[in-house]
Amino acid sequence: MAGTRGRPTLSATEVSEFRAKIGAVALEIYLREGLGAVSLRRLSRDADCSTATLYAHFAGKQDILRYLWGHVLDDVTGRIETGIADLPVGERVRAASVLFVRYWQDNPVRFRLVFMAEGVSRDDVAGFLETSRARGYFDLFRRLIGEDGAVHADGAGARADTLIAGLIGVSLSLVTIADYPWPDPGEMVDLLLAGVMR
Amino acid sequence: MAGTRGRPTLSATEVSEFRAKIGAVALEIYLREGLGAVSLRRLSRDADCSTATLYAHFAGKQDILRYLWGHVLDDVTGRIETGIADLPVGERVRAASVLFVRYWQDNPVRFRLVFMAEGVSRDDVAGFLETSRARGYFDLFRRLIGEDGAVHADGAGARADTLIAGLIGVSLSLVTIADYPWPDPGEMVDLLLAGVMR
DNA sequence: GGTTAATCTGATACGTGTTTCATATAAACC
DNA sequence: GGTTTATATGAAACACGTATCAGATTAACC
Repeated sequence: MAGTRGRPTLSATEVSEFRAKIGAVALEIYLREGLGAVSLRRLSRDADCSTATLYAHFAGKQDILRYLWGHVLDDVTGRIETGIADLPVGERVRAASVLFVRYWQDNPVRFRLVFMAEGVSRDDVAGFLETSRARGYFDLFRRLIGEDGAVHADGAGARADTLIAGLIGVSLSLVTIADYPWPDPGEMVDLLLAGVMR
Repeated sequence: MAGTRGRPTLSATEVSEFRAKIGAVALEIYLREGLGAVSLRRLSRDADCSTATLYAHFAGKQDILRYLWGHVLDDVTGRIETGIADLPVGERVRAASVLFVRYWQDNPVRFRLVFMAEGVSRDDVAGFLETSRARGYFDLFRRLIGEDGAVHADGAGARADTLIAGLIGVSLSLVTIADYPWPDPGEMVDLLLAGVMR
């Protein structure tokens, strides 16, 4: 190696540790005071660093909010896993779907955080999807559909993806157009499942 | 009536005319320079009024952006109507669904404007749904499903609502998670329709 | 300690949505 | 004209996301 004079570049782990620390602070503020309280100035205050430093380590606010996504996705995936654990195989897909919709219906702020974040670019989400967490519920539904005898396992991928997209749409509709006389969520889930499960 | 001294209150039509004028200005800026250019200060400049006046007539920015929603919803509904006009009845629902998804896929900024606006409260949308425009595509899909012989007309409402919610979900997924290897949009539409059309 | 290079900092700046308020303007009446 | 009342205005303030940048700090080497 050539001369290594001067302060060394931050190691990959140092960088990711800083990012994780900021993410943890953001999560704490978010859980305690809501999304509106999470600002870069507040973050830099609570984390004892300057906003300029935040911009040195993150592309922007959205880049920080991804840590909140991870927490929420872990939460919803965990609740679904727990909720269907004791059910017979044949009832799991429907139960998981209902739990999914209900979770967002009960936590509209989280739905907006994950699915309606404004500044989220395609690259943001692309990088985020690398995370195992983010793929969690994709895999969950794919596995559930695959193990359900009523459907040929080959098409489980496309069916799971379509089901998830449909469930997101139902959730979005219930959350954002809350005063429209939507059918019962269970009925909508059944209509989606009727198509996805052959 | 008691004495009517002093400047009279603005009539309902005067109020709605002012709101419509502001909405038109917002639409012009939006179409010409994009959503990012629509700010209240800019709006007040172009419309020759103060921002304080804007706040006297609108609850906030979102209240103004509803005029943009109207334009976009008119546009997508019109394109669908045109696109399916010459098709046999039996093919209309699928064609309309595909056109719906493709419209948002081709106009992601508009999708975000209509479905992912952040500050939209329940009351905002409630008031907006009174507009005939907003109900346009709800009615459109309900009519299409109703006239499709394959389905009993009684359940057309719930089926149309579920189809719309599902299509919104598919569109949102394609728009926001653009790098995920989603199935072909047509395939997802078919899976949704398989359930909704019995 | 001195040198060197990466990092962090504090300050400053711009435009934004939102709110407030004293003041000006406008439109009716007498 | 004068009076009265609703509306409009301009300015200021606040916190926000974002950006820039000269200077301070830090951590390695010699």
